[in-house]
Amino acid sequence: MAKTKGIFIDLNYKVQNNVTYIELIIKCDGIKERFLYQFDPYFYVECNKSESKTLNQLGVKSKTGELIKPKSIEDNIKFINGEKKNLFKIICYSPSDVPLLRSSIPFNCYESNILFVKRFILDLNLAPFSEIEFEHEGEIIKKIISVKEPKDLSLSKFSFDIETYNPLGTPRETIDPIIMISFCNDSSEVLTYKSIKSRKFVKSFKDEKETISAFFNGLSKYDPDIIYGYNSANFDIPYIQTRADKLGLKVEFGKWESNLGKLKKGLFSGIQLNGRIHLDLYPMMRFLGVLGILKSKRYTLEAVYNELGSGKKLMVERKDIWKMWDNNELELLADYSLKDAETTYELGNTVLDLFIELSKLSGLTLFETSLSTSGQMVEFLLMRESVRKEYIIPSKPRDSLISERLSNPIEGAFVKLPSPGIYENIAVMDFRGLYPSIIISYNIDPYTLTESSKEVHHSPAGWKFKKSPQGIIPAVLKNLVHERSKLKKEMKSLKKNSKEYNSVSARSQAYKIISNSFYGYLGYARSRWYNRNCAESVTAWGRKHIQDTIEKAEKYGFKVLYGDTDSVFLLVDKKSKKDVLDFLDSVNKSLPTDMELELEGFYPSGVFVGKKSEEKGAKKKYALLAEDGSIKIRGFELVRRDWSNIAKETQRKVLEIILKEKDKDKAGKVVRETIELLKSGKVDLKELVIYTQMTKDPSKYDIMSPEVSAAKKMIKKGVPVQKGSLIGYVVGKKGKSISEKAEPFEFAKDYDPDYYINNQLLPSVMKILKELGFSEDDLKFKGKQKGLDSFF
DNA sequence: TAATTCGCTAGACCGA
DNA sequence: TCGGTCTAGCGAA
Repeated sequence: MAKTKGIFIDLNYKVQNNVTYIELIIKCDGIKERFLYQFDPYFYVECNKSESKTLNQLGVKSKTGELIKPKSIEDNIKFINGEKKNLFKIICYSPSDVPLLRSSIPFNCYESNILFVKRFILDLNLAPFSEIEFEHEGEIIKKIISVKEPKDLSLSKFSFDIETYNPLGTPRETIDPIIMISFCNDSSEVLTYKSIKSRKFVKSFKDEKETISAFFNGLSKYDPDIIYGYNSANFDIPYIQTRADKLGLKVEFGKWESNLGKLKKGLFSGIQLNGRIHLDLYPMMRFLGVLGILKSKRYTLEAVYNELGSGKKLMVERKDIWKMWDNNELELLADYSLKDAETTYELGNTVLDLFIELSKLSGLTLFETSLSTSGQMVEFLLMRESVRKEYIIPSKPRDSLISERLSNPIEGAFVKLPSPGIYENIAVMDFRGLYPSIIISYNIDPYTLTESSKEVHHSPAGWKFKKSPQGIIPAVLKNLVHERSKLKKEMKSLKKNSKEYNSVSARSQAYKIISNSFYGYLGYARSRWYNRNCAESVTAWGRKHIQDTIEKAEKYGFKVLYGDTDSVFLLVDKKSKKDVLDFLDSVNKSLPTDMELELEGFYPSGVFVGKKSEEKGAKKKYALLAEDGSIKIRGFELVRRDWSNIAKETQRKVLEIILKEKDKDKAGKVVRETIELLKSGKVDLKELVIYTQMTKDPSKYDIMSPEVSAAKKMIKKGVPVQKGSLIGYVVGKKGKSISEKAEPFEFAKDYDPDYYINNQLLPSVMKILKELGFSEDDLKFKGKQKGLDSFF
């Protein structure tokens, strides 16, 4: 028997002769190898001894008529809701037997809907990138001797991209050929079947078939661990597959097996390869966007690269690619194709560390992680902790329970109403990780909820939580928070942007992402760990702490300008910075040890505006001038993608003038000039595009809003629009209502100056100008068509 | 069909 | 032509 050590990087399962194996992909001394580990699927049944006799007669006919019986049945002791229970473990031959057998059992069943490979990872307490040592005979693992903490590992990477012939705009995979395939690892190449002598990186082949074949050869020659693509799961890979099938070529994306594993997860689908980790960067970027790590409002490769990458990406008009091909304008096309692969490669490397850390931390494979949400990562972490503690993993809720939860939302955070105005000398402070710190401090967990009043925390929502023992959620969370603070200390000792620094920083970010998702998961209707009492206690404590802090600040003599969820804005006024720090200290002395109010910063000036409809101040909308001259802007139109650039840019200028110069005339001048420019009709249409996402299928809208109208016009012209598409439109001159005037950006020929002046520019700057001292009378034209001329 | 609620604003729609 | 109500999207935290 041989003994081998290696890093576990991926897994699958397969059933051979009615025996189920986990197929582990392990990197041993830098070489990927496959091993098989025999592992049986199972689930638990709760019933008494006499009832259990019926389990011995268990048998179900499968679709093929085969009789499915359990492989064996064992007694097991587990905890359900903290209570010790005797359960029966039904061990099956194959993962597909689990749902069949479960459905024939009249008793409570548990853990029957856990994906088999996940079951394996949980039971062996593995995590991707762990080092494992094992005994094996050939490819069959007999015994795993040890599992060590995940470690850093160098992985070989490869990116690719295809260009297709597209006379109709969108290529048709059965008709339109692939014309170029580019890829990038340490060097990059473009494969095609026309000759481009002036480009050394181009390799030319006889036809499409040979080109695709050369691509597969390149792939197997470089044998990468990771393959990056951009939207490759939905476009490039299926396209190559269709073309290859048509041309009679074997598809060879995987290292060992050519068939592609398809995985559908929510909005995204993934393609799993055997022996290589396929990372489609598109869903990964969406993930970062949801968390606010990526600010880009659009998720095209170009938009994302412009934010995260090192330069601007070379662009050609997508719709002209077929013309360039026909007209032999091949140099530019080849450059573009090359750049696509290189951009994808660089982008992948920028985010890979973070996703690897998320994978190591959550225990989900890197492939799974790339398609997961933070909620799934939290869930898997809690499942792992449950297995460790021998708790039964809570089941997913039934649909009826989900709708009940959805119809009964949990009261959220407190937001203080600001008074509109321009202020000088502001201090901002916030609670570090408010919700996680509340969960830890008050031991909030479904298992610690209690009726008793001894040694408990009373939540403002009326529920009580035992002070000990520590609940599973606080335990996991405390560990995460603790580890993260160690990482942050470590970062201070490392050189910024060094390899070590970036790796520790990615780990710290992974810990933060997951810690911050626990509360959301607790209140998420489909959560296994949903608990209304817990979730509403978290927010109730949050509201209490912020309100107490505001009250305390006022007693201290500060005017409190604003506060939202976990932050307070104080007017320092005649007090000193030291007074602010003293106040901070006194608050912190009264907080539980795991909570902390931090100074976020001092701001020389800031502005809060009124609401459009009423006199009151607007929440979630303010701008602060920082000491270094930068401006922090929240909520204004200018941070929203569904406003035109021209309105946003003007608003930004006005805000800057207000905060830095406080010059009424100058601000007015800027607005007036922009109005004139709009009237002249000379504004570039690009500055006027309004972007809105279709959250439903275009046919499913009740209202014909401008974006829906624009989308319908696009469909009419043959441009595909679906759920999730981002519609860019310009309001033109033709038509009555705004919807009728809305033209898709690519077809827009003119614009309606009145619309852009009255509905875009003025609304975005008026509220701010008001704070510059324009009186109510000055603004009385509000809502009228012209008015503005008389104003300036 | 995979984290939450709070809040602002627009434009359509509808009835007077 | 108005004002109220509703649908929808996006951002803050």
